[in-house]
Amino acid sequence: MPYESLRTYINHYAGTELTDEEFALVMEACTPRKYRKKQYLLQAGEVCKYVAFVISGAFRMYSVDDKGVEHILHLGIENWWVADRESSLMLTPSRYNIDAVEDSEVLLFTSEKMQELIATVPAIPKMMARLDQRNFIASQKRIHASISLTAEERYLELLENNPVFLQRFPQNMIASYLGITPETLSRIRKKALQR
Amino acid sequence: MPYESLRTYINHYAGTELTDEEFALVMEACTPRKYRKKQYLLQAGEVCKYVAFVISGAFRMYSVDDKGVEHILHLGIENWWVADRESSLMLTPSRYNIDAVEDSEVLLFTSEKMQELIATVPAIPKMMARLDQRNFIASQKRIHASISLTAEERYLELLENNPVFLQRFPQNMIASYLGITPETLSRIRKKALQR
DNA sequence: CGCCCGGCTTGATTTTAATCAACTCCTTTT
DNA sequence: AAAAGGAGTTGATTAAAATCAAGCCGGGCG
Repeated sequence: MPYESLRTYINHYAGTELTDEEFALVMEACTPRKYRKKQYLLQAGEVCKYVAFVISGAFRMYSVDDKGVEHILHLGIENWWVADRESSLMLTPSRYNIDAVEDSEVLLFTSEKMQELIATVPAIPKMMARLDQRNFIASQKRIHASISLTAEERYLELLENNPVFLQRFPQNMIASYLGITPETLSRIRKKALQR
Repeated sequence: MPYESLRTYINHYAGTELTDEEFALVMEACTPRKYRKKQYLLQAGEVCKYVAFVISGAFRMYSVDDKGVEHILHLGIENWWVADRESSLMLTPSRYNIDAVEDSEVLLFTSEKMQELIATVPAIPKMMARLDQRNFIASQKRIHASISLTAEERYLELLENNPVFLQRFPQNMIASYLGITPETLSRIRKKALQR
């Protein structure tokens, strides 16, 4: 039952219970889809048309610089939302790619359907406000880390706050997410183990 | 008329016009206050009780590491909101200080009064949702810069996106905001001028 | 089954930015 | 008016992380 995890998720973040009628509206608003490993959900240059709720699997969102190096901005697994919100809000071409890191299942919402839900199902804006708060806090932490901590300290903070990521994503992606090279991360981990 | 700029601000971000009755509710909910240069609005260790709307002046929010070095997380001037949202949401002691960089005037809202306004004045949650979106985008840009750009590129991006800050805040604070030392910023600017 | 590729490690070297230190202007204080 | 402190610059040195390069698995594919 792929939709059940979304229902639980909404109830949790809205702090209320969806009625069956409301939940029916939510189900109608989205379409399930599968992504194979390495398949793109969004490619740089496109406008981001969907918000994806991850049922199973894992995604990353990243930019590619002029040297061809990838920089991972976000990672997402089950029960995460994945999208380039800037692009979908502003209707501008995205600078980012989003692709599946594992074979995955998602529920896709177009921006229009999402707007409809916000207007018709009270739990949805409640959930959104809650998610925005969480996101604000998480972003603030990440910015704080990036301006005040060393590479090693940032790794240890990730180990502390998001150990799941370390299990789910290969090390070179973790390095990219932390803003360091794979070599540096490898050395940091070696050092950390020696204690 | 200090309150007028807030009214304009709310109308702008909510995309609607406050009635005089609604605006009266907003005015009742806050108290005006002045801060002298260097005066604290929040000190690390306290729970953040107020959200401040800046009428005039400038503020910074920063942490101090174990070596005594300050790291500036946010800068704010007229028509910016200033607070440690993490602390005020979670009711946890803040890790940050907020102080006035210039003599300033603000309107202070307690979290409770703000909650009341959200419930009673429809424009307020609209404004908040809009601000959260903008904030999301701004945070994403800053994180992107911090993991994929060099110190010089980050400076140039700030020059591009927030030239106001460069005029309003001393160079050492700009450096701290960018996550570099004042010496490095000085050298970057010298290099940039030579073209 | 063997081959090949991608992910990880390790070492040597270079680059970037931090650190330490001295000096110059200003502005503020007394 | 003199003194003191703060902000910015510049130079020399050190430290951190990137880059370049080589080699080592281990899993997937032909």
